[in-house]
Amino acid sequence: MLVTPELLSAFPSLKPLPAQTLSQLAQQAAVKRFARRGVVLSAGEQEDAICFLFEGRLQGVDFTIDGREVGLYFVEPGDFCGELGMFDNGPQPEHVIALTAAMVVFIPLHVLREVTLEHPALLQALGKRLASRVRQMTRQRSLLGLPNISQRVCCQLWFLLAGHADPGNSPEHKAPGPGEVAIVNPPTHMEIAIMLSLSRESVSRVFQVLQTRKIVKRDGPGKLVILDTPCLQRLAEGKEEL
Amino acid sequence: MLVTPELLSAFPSLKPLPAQTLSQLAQQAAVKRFARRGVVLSAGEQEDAICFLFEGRLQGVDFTIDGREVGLYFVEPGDFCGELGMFDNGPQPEHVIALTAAMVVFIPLHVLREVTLEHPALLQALGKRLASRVRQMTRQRSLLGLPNISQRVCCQLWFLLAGHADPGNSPEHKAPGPGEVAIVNPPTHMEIAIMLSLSRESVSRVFQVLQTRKIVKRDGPGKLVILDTPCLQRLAEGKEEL
DNA sequence: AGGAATAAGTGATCAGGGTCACACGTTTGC
DNA sequence: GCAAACGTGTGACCCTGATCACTTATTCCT
Repeated sequence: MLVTPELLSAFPSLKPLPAQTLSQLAQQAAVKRFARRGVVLSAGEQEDAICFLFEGRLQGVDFTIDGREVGLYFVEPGDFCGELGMFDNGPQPEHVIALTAAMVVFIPLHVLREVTLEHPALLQALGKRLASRVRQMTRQRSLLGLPNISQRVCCQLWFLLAGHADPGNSPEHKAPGPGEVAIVNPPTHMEIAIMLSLSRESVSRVFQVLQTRKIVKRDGPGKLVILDTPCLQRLAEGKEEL
Repeated sequence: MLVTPELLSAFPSLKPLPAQTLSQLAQQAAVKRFARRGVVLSAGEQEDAICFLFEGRLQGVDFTIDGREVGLYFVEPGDFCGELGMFDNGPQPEHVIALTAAMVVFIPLHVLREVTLEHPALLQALGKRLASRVRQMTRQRSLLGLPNISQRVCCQLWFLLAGHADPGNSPEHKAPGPGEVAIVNPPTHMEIAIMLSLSRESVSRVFQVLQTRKIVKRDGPGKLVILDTPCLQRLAEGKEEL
């Protein structure tokens, strides 16, 4: 499928580039569609392109040496992944898989490198993304240190809610209705368990308590309503036991 | 204390810069000494400088919401920290403290920004550092997913040994004698425990087994000799139970 | 529409590892 | 030089959360 400059300008990090540069990029870019669970990037591979996500939802995952899956981060439309190679030519550290059917634009690294020579702003944008990755990983890391399971889960919910998960990203996560807030497309219990190194059952049980205590509520699939935000915060901060 | 261009050229990432630029940087740089346990950078602060470590050893640490310490990474002489602000002007995500008495050169962000305009290579170097941070954090993250404690510890030792901990950094960690390898200045049991979200006692017990099984050996303080590297690797990869 | 995969809820069991309580040697700092 | 702080070694206890084994919605195919 053909990539148009207009398509590329849908991406915030590319939008500032002049039209001419965009069409240059477009010529060398390729669109690829992935089914749910499709592998967009493989860990260990010397990837030669950055992936810009047009639609769908991706997740960076890793596997521990013993084969367990570990969720790392999400990629939402308009965002990109696989940018590490731009800086050190190293291999992709983690897998990126499609959580839903997805449409991804691949732009080869060498083309982008050329562009950064004339437009350092692009390099700056990539760096900014990296910085936000580091921030997010630091936060996520500190979550894993929490000794208390329910606190871990509540903290994770809190991050998802506050959009803490990736600043400047996923504004769709915030859907502040009149007084109440919601997480759209919340991760499944399994996905949360994986992110927090817990068992699916444990997450399920925590959610059970949260629901009976009217702190959160499911609103159909794809929407989790937070009824008592302050309480969730207190739980996340360990000021209150579940 | 005065900073000389010669001092700055001791840092690999600054060395490529022309002498004139270095003296410009030197004029605006400041040297600061820290005692053991001194706080070099504070989390949450809007730091306005990058810290280049001249001598000593630093560690990035975080604290979980409930106040437990979490070890993140080490900074060895010649390396730097606090580079996140260069990209997004955000606050420092984690504390950096001195593990030993240390001497640190502070170069203000705005000065470095000026320099990057003329020397994008510096930006590239900073980006490379960030990329390596992301890689290291990814690896460390995957460690935390390991359900087995001894495997976690062995994996961590393996990382420390292989210099995996930070590519291009800490060459001092590798001291490949004839046939046997050693980790110099190994983290204390407590520090390892903190890095792996374990209790100090558990780490101690794993080490006990490793020592009685002649896989590692202490050689005075500040040196841990790995006697059976292949075995350690097998343990780290879960191919063998402890 | 109907069967298959996927997600979620729940109880029983049990072992791994955290916590507490010490002892002991070695640095460090005054 | 001595006390305090630190790093380490070990046992006993017990609690939390993983695991297993199901059942019960949902959602997805075709």
